Amino acid sequence: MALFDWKDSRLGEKETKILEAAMDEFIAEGWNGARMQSIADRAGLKKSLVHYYFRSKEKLYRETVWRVMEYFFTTVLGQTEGKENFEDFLRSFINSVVDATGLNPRIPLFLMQELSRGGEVVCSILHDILSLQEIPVTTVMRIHIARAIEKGEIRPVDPIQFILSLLGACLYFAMAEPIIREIGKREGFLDQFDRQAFLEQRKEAVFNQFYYGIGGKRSE
Amino acid sequence: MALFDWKDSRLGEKETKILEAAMDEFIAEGWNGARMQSIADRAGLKKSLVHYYFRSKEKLYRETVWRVMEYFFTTVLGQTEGKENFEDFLRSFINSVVDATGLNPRIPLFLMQELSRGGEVVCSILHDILSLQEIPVTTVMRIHIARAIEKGEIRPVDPIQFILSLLGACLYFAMAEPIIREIGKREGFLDQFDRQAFLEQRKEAVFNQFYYGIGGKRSE
DNA sequence: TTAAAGTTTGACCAGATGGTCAGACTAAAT
DNA sequence: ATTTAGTCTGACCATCTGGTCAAACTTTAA
Repeated sequence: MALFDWKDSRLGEKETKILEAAMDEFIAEGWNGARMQSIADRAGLKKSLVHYYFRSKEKLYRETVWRVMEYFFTTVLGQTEGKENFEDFLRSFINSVVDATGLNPRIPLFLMQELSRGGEVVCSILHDILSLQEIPVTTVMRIHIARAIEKGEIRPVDPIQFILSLLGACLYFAMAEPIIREIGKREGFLDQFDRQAFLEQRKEAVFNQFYYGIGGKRSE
Repeated sequence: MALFDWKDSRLGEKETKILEAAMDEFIAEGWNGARMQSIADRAGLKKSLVHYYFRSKEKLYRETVWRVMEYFFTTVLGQTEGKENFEDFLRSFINSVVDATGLNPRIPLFLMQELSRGGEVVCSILHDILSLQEIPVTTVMRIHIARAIEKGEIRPVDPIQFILSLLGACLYFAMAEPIIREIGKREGFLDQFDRQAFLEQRKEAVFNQFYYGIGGKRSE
């Protein structure tokens, strides 16, 4: 039932059930839409018990955000080790992000609704997560890119700008899918839409776009 | 005070004030976070009056979503007329989207929270908007791209995939800015962050990324 | 056996929240 | 002057919501 794999051997059976229910509820409804009663129902327990194990809604929410972010920053973005050349690295990164978010669009949307609330929770948790990692994921990626530039494998680009563009391109479809489908229905593309095939095309298209560009010849 | 320019000469003074307040409230708080009392306060009117002019919260919400989407689809995405070559078209599109969302990140985030609720409202409104336009914006863009491909200006790409990547790359920073700043603070890039300058770099970087790619030579 | 600690329950609460309504007030039409 | 239609207000309401609490029940420790 859980949207992705987390697990905490330190937690008892009831706590696990509650947290699982809370994650489902928060990810589906967001902070403002989530209801403690609904979390209790999902867990098959009384509401008072939810309060007994986790003092407040806020605490459950933080636990949820923590796990979601940890999943995203390690499982999704962290699949970049061991790739020798930049092409492989890029392909593997795109596959990982498109697959994860295509499989579960609610997760990036959940993070967005949190950002829409100001993102204080997400930032404070991010702070903690980054503190825990010896070498943060983003640094790993930046080094990857810097090395490829040195080796002349790719042209010199600002790693941050590159990552921002890439991540946006990978995430956007999953988040905006309802809109895109509506337009597609209306304007005739996307007839007989095969989602899985589309995601495969998407990976290929993003790779080609970012690796080869659309047509300009480099000026140097 | 209004986040962007809309206006409806058919609406009276009070109605305009209420709708303005409602848009501010909904865009800041989302559907679940918005409060009718808060809308009334923003407008400087009694809550009963808000209900008098607009029957329900739902109706005000739909009016808000309608205007936000119309703004986004015409003002932001529609600035593509009169560009002769693809390079100009691409630059102008990127500038328009990065500027609009950089100036007001809440708007794309608002649409995302709506999508997070399932996007039924956004889709039904999108349906109406598309019905009203003689030639929908996306079609205009698709034709633009198709023509550039014919002329050999750019290599053949799937227009939909291209637009998705581009839009994602343009929107992502504005939406995820809090996260990016947190990481930047932590990992040492983005010291003494000058937002406006960064947005300018962003436009340039996105254009170069999409036009020139990152380094691969095209296989044909 | 008994005390202490941990668990579970249902009743309860204070404060929101969207929405209604009778009636007062006001301006235009007759 | 009187009717009529539109505008405005404050009181009110049913429902929901996160959270509390005393008391009952269960497990563990002494």
